[in-house]
Amino acid sequence: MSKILAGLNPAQMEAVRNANGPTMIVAGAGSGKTRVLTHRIAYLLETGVRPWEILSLTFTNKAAKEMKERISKMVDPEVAKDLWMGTFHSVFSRILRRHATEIGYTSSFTIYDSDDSLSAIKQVMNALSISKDQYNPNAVRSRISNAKNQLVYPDEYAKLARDLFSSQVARIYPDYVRALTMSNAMDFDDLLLKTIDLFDHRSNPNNPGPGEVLAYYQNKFKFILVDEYQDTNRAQYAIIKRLAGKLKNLTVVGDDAQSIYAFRGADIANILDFQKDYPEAKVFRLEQNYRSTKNILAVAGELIKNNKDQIEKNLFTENMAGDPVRIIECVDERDEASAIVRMIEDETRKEKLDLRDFAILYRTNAQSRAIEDALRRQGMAYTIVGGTAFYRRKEIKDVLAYVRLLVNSSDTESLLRVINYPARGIGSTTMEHVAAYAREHQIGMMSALEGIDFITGVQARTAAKIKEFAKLIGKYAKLKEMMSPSELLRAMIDETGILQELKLENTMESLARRENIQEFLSAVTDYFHETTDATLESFLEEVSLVSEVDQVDGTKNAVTLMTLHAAKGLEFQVVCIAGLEDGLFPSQPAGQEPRDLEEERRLFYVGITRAMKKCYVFYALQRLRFGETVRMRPSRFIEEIEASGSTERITSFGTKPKARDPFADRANEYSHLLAGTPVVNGRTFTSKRREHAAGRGRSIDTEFPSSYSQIEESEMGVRKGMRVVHETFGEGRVLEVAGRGEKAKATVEFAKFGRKNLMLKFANLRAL
DNA sequence: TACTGGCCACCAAAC
DNA sequence: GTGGCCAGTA
Repeated sequence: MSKILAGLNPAQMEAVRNANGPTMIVAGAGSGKTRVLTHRIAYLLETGVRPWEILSLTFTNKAAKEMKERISKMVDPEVAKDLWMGTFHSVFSRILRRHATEIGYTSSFTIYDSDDSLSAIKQVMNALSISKDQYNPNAVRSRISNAKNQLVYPDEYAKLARDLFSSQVARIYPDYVRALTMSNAMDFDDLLLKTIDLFDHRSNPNNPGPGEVLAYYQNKFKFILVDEYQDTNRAQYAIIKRLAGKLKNLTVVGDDAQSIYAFRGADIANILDFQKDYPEAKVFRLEQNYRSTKNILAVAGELIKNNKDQIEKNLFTENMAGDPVRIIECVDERDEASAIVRMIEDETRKEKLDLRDFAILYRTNAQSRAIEDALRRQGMAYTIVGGTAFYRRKEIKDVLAYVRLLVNSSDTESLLRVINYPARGIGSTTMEHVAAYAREHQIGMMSALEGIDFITGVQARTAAKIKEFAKLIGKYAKLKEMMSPSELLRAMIDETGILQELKLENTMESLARRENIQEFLSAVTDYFHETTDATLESFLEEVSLVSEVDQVDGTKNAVTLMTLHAAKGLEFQVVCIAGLEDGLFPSQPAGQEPRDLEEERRLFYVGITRAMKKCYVFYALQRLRFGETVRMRPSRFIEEIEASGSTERITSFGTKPKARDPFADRANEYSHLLAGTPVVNGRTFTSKRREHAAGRGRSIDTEFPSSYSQIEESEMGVRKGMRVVHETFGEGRVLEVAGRGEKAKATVEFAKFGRKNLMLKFANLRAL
């Protein structure tokens, strides 16, 4: 026990020992809140509470894993294993699977991600003849998602609908719900909403009896701890309220100043009103910051002062003063990017820091591009959180769709995704007929396929193809019981011919996809080796619920790039925050409502307080947005932090504009190619655009040139009629040259590969 | 049915 | 500058 309490400051120790009954721990940034949580749980275990009686909800799975590890060091690791610890979504999907039949599902329900939801919504809109041009499907999706997070069910939504858009959503919402039920699928919001349905025995045909399930979990979970409570939404709040309703051993930990998810329904009132909900609640405050320097904290504090809605607290630190927070003015986003890179170089040299000690944070994912370019140019290793996460890549989603179909044959989204991939001659017209038939008979798509012979408008030849497909899925669904999961997947992927097809396509693009699928298959193998009681179902579940931050690999020595949102809960020696410009940060739509502006400010606050030793803030005077150069004004937040007196402004840090020598410019742009390829997580050097194009078989290009001199030669040297050689396509003759500079293209007739349209920038042609 | 070029909207953050 | 959708064509 002494081991558990040792090293805690008085406030922390208080909280660890006395958090019985409803308790709120107001924990400022860097005040050791994870420490309190882990020690609290260890303390409970040590006093005889059984691990499965403790439910601890975290914001990411990674946080849960790290907490478990820390607890394992204080108590018997075998005991720590049995703790219920994870995100709301993962914990409650686990519970929902146990009780699936009680709410009209089977335990192997699929979890739809937002792409799946969107596509389901589009189909519903199609069926209802609601125009996608008039009503943006994405907006519809987010309306429905918000409704679910607010516990507004379709009937109620319809009553509340006033304007035209809402009334259309009111038509779509119930059908969308039905479509998901029919597919034995839940979206992210359902994982919370259906939990409430389960507890409230709402619309559940097989309910064992009112309140039974809830009572079971109320008694089971003797202690409930919720981290990042400021970012819980109404649905999460409702779940907690029910679960803790009986024993009231509820500890919530949070910092209102770090609430940054209002846009997805998080309700800051949950933390502000905690004492109203539980008048007997104890409140502990953790106000000593152990992470940052005095200057960093002063800047953050000065900033957050501008927000009105706050729980009063006084964050302080005994750390040294450190450097001022440096504010750097740049010419444009490229200048900003190179200023960041130069700073990192400088700091690594001066302070003997590793690349992993640096984070670059930005408001929007789109900003990463220019920064990535600069990092690559410099040959500086980086990892990027988010962007195109591995499991959201097209080829991976394709393979996953097959797996999902094996587990849940009702899964319509997966069915539609793969029924004609690889191409089997089952086109959209056919599937329209099938969908209509399914709607008419109130059955799922897969069941409709079984009756394919009865569906009018489908040709016999197509029907045969469909039967073949159904047979394939049926075969592996049966084999599922007999083979090891990874063997099964390999065999199935093999039989579909996806890999062969990608091999035959033989572009950089298709080969990269092929490699990704191979990588996926080894990930599957690893998973089944490492995980006890692993099933395909559990694998899919894990894959569906990984968050982007979960995928950060801390062992790699590389600069981390991510959005400010993703940075929550992390810390770095040096933090750079880019793009502090009006309209970008705070972002444009936020400018209007004061409430939104306050959330933007909290987001900046979160960013600054990630920094341990140094914090740099960047803004550019102009920036490329929507493909257009726009003048930008420094963010109002710049002035706000300058009022702290703990900042330092540096102008003209970067190079001066722009009497551009196009040649020098180009040299700069490609110089990274001389330096070899750095470690890049997630993204290879293929841009999304090219992926898109190549995915549709449009493009063409394959290789980046391997040195600048070759660029020069190919761009300046290629003429009509010339004989050239290409690394992949071999020898050919130039038929046409069009465009200039960056955009120059050539049509080349290759002896072995026929006519190709090549971007000279990438094609790396050599004259013969 | 598959593929392509062109047009248009878009870009705020994510489980 | 990117990604999605659609209509025209092979």
